[in-house]
Amino acid sequence: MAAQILVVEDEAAIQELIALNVRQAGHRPMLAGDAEEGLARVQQTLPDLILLDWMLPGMSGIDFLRRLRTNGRTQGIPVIMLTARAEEQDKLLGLEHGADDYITKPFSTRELNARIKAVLRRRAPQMTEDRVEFGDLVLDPATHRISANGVDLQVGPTEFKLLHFFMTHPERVYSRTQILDQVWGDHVFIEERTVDVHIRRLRSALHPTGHDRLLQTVRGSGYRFTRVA
Amino acid sequence: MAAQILVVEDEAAIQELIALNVRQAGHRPMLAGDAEEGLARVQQTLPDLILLDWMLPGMSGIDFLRRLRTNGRTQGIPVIMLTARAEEQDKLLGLEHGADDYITKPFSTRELNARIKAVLRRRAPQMTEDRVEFGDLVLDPATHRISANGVDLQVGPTEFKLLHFFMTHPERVYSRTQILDQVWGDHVFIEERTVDVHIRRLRSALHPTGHDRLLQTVRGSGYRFTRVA
DNA sequence: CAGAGCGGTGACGATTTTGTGACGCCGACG
DNA sequence: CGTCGGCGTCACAAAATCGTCACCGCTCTG
Repeated sequence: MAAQILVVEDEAAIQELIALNVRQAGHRPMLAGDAEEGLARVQQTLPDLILLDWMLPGMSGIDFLRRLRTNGRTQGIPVIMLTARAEEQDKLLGLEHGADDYITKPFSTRELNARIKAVLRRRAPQMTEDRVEFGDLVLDPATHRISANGVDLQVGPTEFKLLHFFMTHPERVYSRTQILDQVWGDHVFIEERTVDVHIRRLRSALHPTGHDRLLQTVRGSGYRFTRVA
Repeated sequence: MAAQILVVEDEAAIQELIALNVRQAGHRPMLAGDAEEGLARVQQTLPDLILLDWMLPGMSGIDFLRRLRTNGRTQGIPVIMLTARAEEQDKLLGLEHGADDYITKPFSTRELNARIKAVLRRRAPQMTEDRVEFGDLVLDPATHRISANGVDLQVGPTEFKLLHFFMTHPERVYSRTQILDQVWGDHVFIEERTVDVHIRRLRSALHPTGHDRLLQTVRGSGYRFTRVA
């Protein structure tokens, strides 16, 4: 996992509490005391997830969310909002404005971690440490290993990330550009055709066990990972 | 593609360079030497994208951006800012103020084009990815698959688009010209009879499962996709 | 029944897209 | 300081797809 998580929360005590939890769950927290600072930090380091307190001094949570969704680079970042129990209708408002989930304060450590994990799993599965497995092809991010039919496969770091992405996003076509954004990162500048080359390297690694069939070319569109044959 | 792009840049040499590149990438550049002129042109023709130099004589890039975001008509226009490598914190400032991306000078032709493409793509309305389904004929744009009776069909990109069009516009006759406009795109210059050929290719792909019956010829008018037999 | 008009069909060359092997660069490591 | 593995690019090969055409058969008309 090791997701970068931005915490936008004005109460120092809660901020610390959350940061501690996040860190213990293996993520990297980043703190902001208000919405403005939050937006600044978002631009600075494009976090993988944002924990957003709904009641903030100055710019409110909803305004924060609006601004976040407006900007092209940040519009896809998942957000979990933190609300007080009394703010029931705000909850709805938040979800309508593109929040991914919410937690009502006070919340337990366990609940927080569960939500984080759930949202990451849904929105950015390749960020999680979950084992992915299709038939006898198994990829384990924790140990950074791939095995097919019980045999370990040898692939480079890039091919690993590529396969991880595809296995967590099966049955869907991705263009070379999308793949570059997702696997290589946002602001990198690389030839599109480089994707082809890595696809090929990955295929040849998968070939001995026949799993290269799962990585299909969709002419004119991109590539697709399929679970069947 | 073919976007109207406003270039706000005071150095004539760079301005020309950018304009040239933009034009070669198939867009229409529009030039402004300073922020004031830029704002005027923005109001004049509402460009699809703005390339904004950060260091400008007179009104600065940030003021330009602020004014741009204030006006309702212009606040949605994506902006890519051009900064010198030394102006790291300006980069952040710009992003906070609603710039969509940045490029540090000096930049390569290819990088410029890549950034432009990326930003435009993010703003562009996504083609609907909803599954279309008639009985046991299913077309899924996300997967880029067509299946009939559960069996995958193999068709080329054009046939795919053609079928997608017909399935989303059933029970209606379209002339060859209309089909060309809708499926191939506006203003392409292609023989009308070419449509026939693709219809035929699509039919023969659909034939094994009998779904070719759904694609009917309307003599003297064009073609129609019908949901019944 | 002949002719005209229209759509179906198979073939073909051109073009576009993808696969592939090789190369040079660079940072990690010894 | 040299080696090595991995990465990004390129140029070329292979493959798939595209747009056109010529020809055919059918249908409608008069």
